[in-house]
Amino acid sequence: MYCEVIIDQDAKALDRVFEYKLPNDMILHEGCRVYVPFGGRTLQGFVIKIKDKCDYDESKVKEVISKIEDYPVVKKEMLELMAFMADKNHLKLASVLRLFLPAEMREGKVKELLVTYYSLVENCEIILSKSAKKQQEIVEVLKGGRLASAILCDKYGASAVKALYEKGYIKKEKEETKRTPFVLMAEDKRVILNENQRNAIEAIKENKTYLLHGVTGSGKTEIYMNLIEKVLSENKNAIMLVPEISLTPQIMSNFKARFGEAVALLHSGLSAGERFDEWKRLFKGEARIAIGARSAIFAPLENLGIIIIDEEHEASYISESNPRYDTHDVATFRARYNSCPLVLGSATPSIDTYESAKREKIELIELPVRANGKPLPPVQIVDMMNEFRMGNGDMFSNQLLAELYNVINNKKQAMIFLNRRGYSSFMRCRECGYIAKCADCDVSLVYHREDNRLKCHYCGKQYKVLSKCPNCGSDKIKQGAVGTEQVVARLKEYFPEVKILRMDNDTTSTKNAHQKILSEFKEAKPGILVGTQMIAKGHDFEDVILVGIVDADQSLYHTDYRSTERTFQLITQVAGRAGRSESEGKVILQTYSPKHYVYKFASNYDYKGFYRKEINIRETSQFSPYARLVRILFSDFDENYVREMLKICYTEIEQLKEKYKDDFIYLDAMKSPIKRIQDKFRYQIMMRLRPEHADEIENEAFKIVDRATKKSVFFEVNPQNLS
DNA sequence: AGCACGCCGACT
DNA sequence: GTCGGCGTGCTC
Repeated sequence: MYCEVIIDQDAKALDRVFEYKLPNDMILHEGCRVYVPFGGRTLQGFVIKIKDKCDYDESKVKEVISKIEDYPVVKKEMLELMAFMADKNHLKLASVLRLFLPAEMREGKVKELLVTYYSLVENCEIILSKSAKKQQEIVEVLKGGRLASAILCDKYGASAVKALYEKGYIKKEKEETKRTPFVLMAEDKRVILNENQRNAIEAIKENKTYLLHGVTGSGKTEIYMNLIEKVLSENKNAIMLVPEISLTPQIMSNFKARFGEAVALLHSGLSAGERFDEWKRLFKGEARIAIGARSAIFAPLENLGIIIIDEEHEASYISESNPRYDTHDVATFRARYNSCPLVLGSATPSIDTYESAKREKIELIELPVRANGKPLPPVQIVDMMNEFRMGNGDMFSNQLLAELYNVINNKKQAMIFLNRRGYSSFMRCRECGYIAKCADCDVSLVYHREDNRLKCHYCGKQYKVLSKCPNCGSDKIKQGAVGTEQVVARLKEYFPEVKILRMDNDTTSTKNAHQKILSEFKEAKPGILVGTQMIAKGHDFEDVILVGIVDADQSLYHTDYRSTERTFQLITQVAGRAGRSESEGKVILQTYSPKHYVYKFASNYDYKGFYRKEINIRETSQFSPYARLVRILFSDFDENYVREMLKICYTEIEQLKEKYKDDFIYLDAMKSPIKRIQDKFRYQIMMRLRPEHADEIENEAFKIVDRATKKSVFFEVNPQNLS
């Protein structure tokens, strides 16, 4: 017998099948990992196929050395998924396979957590010298049963334990333990479903994709729980994906309360060992529901009855670093493989998803009302240009300040939301609201500090920094982005007596920082929580009656064709934070572009209106879903080499353009906006394609690049970030 | 990726 | 003469 093996090395040159002979007495399954001789070394590999004849030069074929596990760690479905993902996203097979296994299992280090226990040896007379106090104490406690070595050594000292062991009075035993991650216990609160919820649960049953479009607070989580319950009762398993940021202890404990041990939670807070244990529980079928962020889509569950992607519009579902993939594609593959429903849930679906629903590729289910029947909080738009003209140059408008005073006087709480994305910033005129944009691409220019220039991240064109507004002539044009720190400092000046907390990437780097800030805020009355994206999700505080959005435009003028949609999503989400309380909530939205359509629709919670407007813009400006943007990034220490590669590939792709004349909207080669990162020079080819033949063109372009270069290149489709 | 093979410069 | 530089190519 022979087998096909993928060597577990992330190198382009090794990204193919190697054949090995099976030793006569070895029984192997497809999906097992093995040690194989490879060019004088011994390496790990994945068996992806077993066959009885050899397709390679028989005399050169070597034998498998040994198997790593007895069972297939990669199940059949996952082997097919590997092929699908590698092909669709132009990925290396080994790098896809690695996604399927927890880090703990790689590099041969299958670590089981073994705990050593000590117990008394039965029927053994123990004679100890009187002076051995410690040893006597140990014998006493062990009469009550075995104890872990770590505890004994810690309490009585390792030498005493060792002495007893060497005298043969106590014995060692090792046992594998599960590191079941700690989860707060909650009560399982069952709620009575309303008609919309019942209808949704009734409808979701076929081998199809469903979009569950429900306003904030429409009770989607309860629907998910009911669907999962139904699936479990049919003896099938479930995967539910949640954005990392909303994997809050509350959500986790709610699911644990309802489903108990059947739930495996996979989140970033787990140690490698805990993650491995949860993975194994799923693999063995001990746990039947996988709940986690993006990577949980690879949960080793078979016989899936449902896959749920909550907050489906979240950008974090798209892996932007290698290996790149979109969770939606993986979920679709797995749902179709298991013939089960895929549910995409969101209050603000992505434009692409909603468009699919409109074209009936996806079934649309609407939940138009909140489960508690309360209206959404009113959103007031404040024109910051007007404030500026009236002599208020502060970051807070008079309205927002007045509302803050009101909150504080009533001992209530407020959240101030800042939506700073990264460090890139745009140029804006404070007098008239003018935004510097690229003449060709209709996206905002990004200010680059290092060379004091404005750059277009789509076409690479550079502009001089403006000193006067080209629209109104004012010199009050600048790139201004406020940070959370500044906001906190300013608030402290206004309200020195009030508890002001900050939550952003800087303040939540330590393990439980998140939780600490939130519980501190819960007690702070009056109190103000200042934060980024993080505070937008899922945290419900009864006493928050005000949400302030300091500079809503920050995400709007990000150079990304999706920035408008993202702004709409953010506003809707943050606004939802104010509406949970008994008393009426309020949202103040500060902007320099009060006329922008996104604010009109967002302040009325009008998703459909926004969608209609936005989809038109996508069509006229030629972006997804009407076009596919492909960036091919070449990066290397040797600038000449990169330029050479770029030139060769570009010339060939130009020929491709001749063949598919009508399908190319745009094609160009250029330096990347950031032309050097970590000493590597970066050049890129950008192409925008009409969707009809985009797959073929993309594949052909990939082949061209793949043939031309020895090293791997970054092939990015509709990337989020174009630096 | 890593290791061997291979063809040119300064050294025990 | 040979020790070693890292360019090229191969690994079932």
